[in-house]
Parts: sequence; C-alpha cells; structure tokens
Amino acid sequence: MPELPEVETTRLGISPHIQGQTVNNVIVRNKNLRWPVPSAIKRILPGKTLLSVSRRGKYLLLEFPNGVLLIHLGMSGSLQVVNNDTRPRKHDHVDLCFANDLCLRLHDPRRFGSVLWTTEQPKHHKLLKDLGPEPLDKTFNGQYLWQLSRKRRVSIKQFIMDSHNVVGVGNIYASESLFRAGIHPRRAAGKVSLERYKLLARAIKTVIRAAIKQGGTTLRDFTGGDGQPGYFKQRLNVYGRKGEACRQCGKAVSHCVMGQRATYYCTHCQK
DNA sequence: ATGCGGACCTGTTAGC
DNA sequence: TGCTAACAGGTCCGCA
Repeated sequence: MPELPEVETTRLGISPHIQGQTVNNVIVRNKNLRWPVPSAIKRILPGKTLLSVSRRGKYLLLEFPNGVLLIHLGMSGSLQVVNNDTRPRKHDHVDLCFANDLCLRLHDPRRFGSVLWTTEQPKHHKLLKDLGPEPLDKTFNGQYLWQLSRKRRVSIKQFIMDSHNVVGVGNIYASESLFRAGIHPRRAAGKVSLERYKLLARAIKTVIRAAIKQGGTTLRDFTGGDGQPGYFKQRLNVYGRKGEACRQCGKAVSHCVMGQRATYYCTHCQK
C-alpha cells in the first residue's frame, strides 16, 4: 500500500490523535517483522509522552523524550488509531496504547515493515543516514538529478527508485513520472539531458503532490469503523494499464519487467 | 563504486 | 468451480 503519499497521509491522520499523549502499554503480538521488533520498547515506552510524529522518506518517526520509534510500512503495512478495546484482527502485530484510551495499531500481512527503536539522532541512524532528498524539497531538482546521474549506467527508472538518490518514488510513481516527463524507463540515467531531468523532477513533484492531496481527502476518521487508510485513487496514466490506450496518443500502453518490478510506458510518448 | 539478484512474507488474482 | 501459479504499492544485503 504505502508509497510516500500514503505514509504522509497516515502521518497526518494519526498525529492529531496521539501526539502529546502518554504511552500506557505496548503490545507486541508478533515481533517477526522485517527485523525483530525490539522487546525493550515494552518497558522503555510506558510512561513516556509522544512529542511528535514526523516522516523521512517512507519512515515514520515517533519522537519520545528518550529516543525515537522508527516505523516503516513495507509493502502491506498500515497504521490506524483505534479504541484500545477494539479486538485485534489477524496481522495486527503491534499496539501502542495511550492514556487517552486510543491505540496506534500496526497491521501488516506480509511483514515487510519494521518497528525499530533508536536513541541516536534519527538522521544518523543506519537506515536513514544515506537517504536522498525529499522529492518536494527545493534541493531536489533537475540540476541535482542530472549531476548525480553522470556516468551512471542504470536505467532511469531504477535510478529514481533508488532511495539514495531521492526518497519516496515507488514503483507506481516511477512509471507515472517518467510518462509525464516523456522519458523511456529503460534509458540509461547517465544519458538523460539536463533539460529532461528538469521535466522529470517537476513530474515527480507534481505526481507526489497530487497524490498526497488525494490521500488527504479520502482519509477520514482513523479511529472509526473499518479504518481503511485512504488509499490513493489517482487517474493513473500508465501504471497497470498494459494494452489499454495511452491517454495522450491512443497507442497501447506497453509493459515490461525491470529489476523484478512491473513497468508501464508508452513507446510513442516516451523516448 | 556500481549493479544485480535474492531474500523476507501472505493475500489476491489470473489462468488453466 | 476449483486448484495452482504468478504477482503485489519496499528495500536491504551480499556478491561479482
């Protein structure tokens, strides 16, 4: 589920309910996520107040006075705020229960997500220290991408999906951004011109901004009902549209596999 | 340094 | 209709 816009939408959805609240209790029903959930959080967190919920790339950072809880949703993870008497469903692996009787609940069928505890500055954490810029940051622009990509032989698609170069461009947005920029996904990153990188950087910003906006509108009440996190329904141009007509030229959308990931593009509109 | 393939999991869907 | 295989929105790690 989560691409960057969904993580940001999740952050906006959960934060008002739990920020400033004090943890009562931590429940770990299954610690076998991508990395073992540190059992120490069960004794470290109770009594501590959640100071802020921020985001770096697709990581959520829950700041406490004595450290930071890092949460990544992997491929299938989601977070919701529920009343603490809400019965856990299958795959509800971790609960942070707060003094206001609300509970932040991590649901993750595939368990590619992670929950980690760190006492160092998050930006120095192993998993965060080498991350590239946020796509919506000013420092992320065509010039930056062009400079970084000189002599790189990887495909442009893999290049923009590499979080060392820029965070948050997942498999859907990679295809969508390249379509918008008119760049063929297999083109070598080092052979794309500055001009085209400017188009690409703008395309990435546009797509991600639009997605965050839409995520924000579909997300309603995190505490209620089925609690489905607002999932993003943008009008996709190419992703998942193999064989369908390109919205720009009418030619059939092509599909291939790159780096074990499905890739969609239009051979007429993307060179 | 760069680039590639494998690894981690379960649920849903496509295809026979 | 039912079974099986392929595939899914991520990304780290180890190896060549």
